[in-house]
Amino acid sequence: MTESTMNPQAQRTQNLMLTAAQDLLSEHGAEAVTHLKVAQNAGVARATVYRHWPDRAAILVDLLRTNADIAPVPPDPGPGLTDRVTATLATFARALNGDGGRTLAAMIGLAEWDEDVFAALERMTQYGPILLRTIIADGVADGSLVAGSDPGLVVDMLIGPLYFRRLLYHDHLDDTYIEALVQRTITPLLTA
Amino acid sequence: MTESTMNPQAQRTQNLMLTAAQDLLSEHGAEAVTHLKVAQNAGVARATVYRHWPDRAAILVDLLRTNADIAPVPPDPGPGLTDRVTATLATFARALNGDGGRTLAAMIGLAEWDEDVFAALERMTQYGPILLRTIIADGVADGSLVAGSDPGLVVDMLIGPLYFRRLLYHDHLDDTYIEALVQRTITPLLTA
DNA sequence: ACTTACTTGGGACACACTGTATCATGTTGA
DNA sequence: TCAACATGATACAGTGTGTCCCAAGTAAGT
Repeated sequence: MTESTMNPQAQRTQNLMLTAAQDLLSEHGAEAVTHLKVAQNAGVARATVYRHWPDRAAILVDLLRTNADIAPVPPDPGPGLTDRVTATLATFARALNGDGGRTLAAMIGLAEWDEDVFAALERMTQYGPILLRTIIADGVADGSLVAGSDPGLVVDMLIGPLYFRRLLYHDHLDDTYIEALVQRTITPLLTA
Repeated sequence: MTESTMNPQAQRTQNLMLTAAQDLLSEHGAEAVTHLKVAQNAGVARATVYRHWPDRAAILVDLLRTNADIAPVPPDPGPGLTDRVTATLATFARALNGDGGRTLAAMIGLAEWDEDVFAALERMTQYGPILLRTIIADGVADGSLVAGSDPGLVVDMLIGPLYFRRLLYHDHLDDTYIEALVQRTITPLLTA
C-alpha cells in the first residue's frame, strides 16, 4: 500500500506515527522505537501501529524512506570543480551533523542483520556518492582531472572521512575540515 | 571488580557468558544480547548474568573490552613508509572483514545514546589511528613526507574509506583496494 | 442524505522478557 | 575444617508483544 493510494485518514494517522517514531529515534535510539511508545507519543491506539507495520524494523525502514535528510538535495553547483565538490560535501556534512547522523548511526547496526533495513539504508545514502562520482568522472572526461583518477576511490576518500569522524568520534563536521579534505584529495589530481 | 581479582569460579562463568554473548552478537546483532539468551546459551542461571552485569549495555561494553579484534596488533613494520602504512591498514581491514566489523556495526548505534558504550568503543578503536598517525608524523619529521601534511587528516583519509565501505556497503576490504587507497593518499605527499 | 467500505479506538487475552529477591547448594582459599 | 563467596532454582510483579474482537468514526460513491 503506497501512500498515494491510502485513505486520507490513514495518511494522517501514519504521519502522526512516523513523526513520533522519528522523535523517539532521535532522542533515545532505535531501541526506543516500539509499537507501544510510538502509539503513546502519537496519541494513537497500539493496534493501529501494528496495522501499519508488523514489526519494529518495518517502522524504521519506512522512517528511512521518508527521511530525506541523509540524501539532501545538493546546492546549485559552483563554477569550478573544486567548488562543486566542496559544496556537495558540505551539504552532506550538514545532514550528518543533524538528525541524519543519528538516524544513520541507529540504522547501521540493524542493517548488518536485517536485509530490508540494509536495502533502505542503501537507497537513502546512495545519492551523495553518485553525485560526487559524476562530478569526478566529468572532471576526468573534460581533462581537468588526470586520467588515472578512479572516481569510485576518490569518492570514498572524500566521503569516508566524514562518516568516520561523525560515527566513531561524534565529531561536528565544519567547513574548515571539509576544505582541507577536498584540498588534500583533489589538488594532486588537478591537471591545471 | 577486575578479572584478575575474581574468584576462579566467577572467572569461568564470566568467560562462558562472554563467549555466549559474542556468539549472539555476531549471529543476531546487539538486540539478541539479552540476559536470558546469554544465560541459556552459556548454560547458566539467568540470575547469574544479572549479578555480573546490571543491564544489556554493560554486557556489550565488557564484550568490547575483551574483544581485541577491533584493535589488532599490527605486523612488524616493513622497510619503507608506504609499506608500513599498507601493512597497518591491511591488519585493520582484516579485523573489519571479520567479527570486528559486525561488533563495530552493532556498537555504533548504541554509542550514539550510551556514553559508556561510546567510551568503550573509543578505547577499542583508537590504537589503529594512533599507530598510523605516528607513522605519518615520523614520515613528516624525517623528511620523507612533505612538511604540510596534517597527520590527522591523512589518517582520516586512509581509515575513513575502510569504515565507509565496510559499514555502509558491507564490502569485503581486499588488498587491491588498500594498495590503491594508500597509493592515492600517500604518493602525492612523498618528497622523494 | 444514504449506504457501503474502510479505518480507528478500546478492550481483552496469552505469552515472553525484565528486574529483583530468597534460599539451598556448591566452590574457594585460608 | 570453616567462613566467605558464587551459583542454581524458583517465585513474583511489572512491562512489553502480538493478535483478536467489535463498536464507533471517517471516507467516498450513489
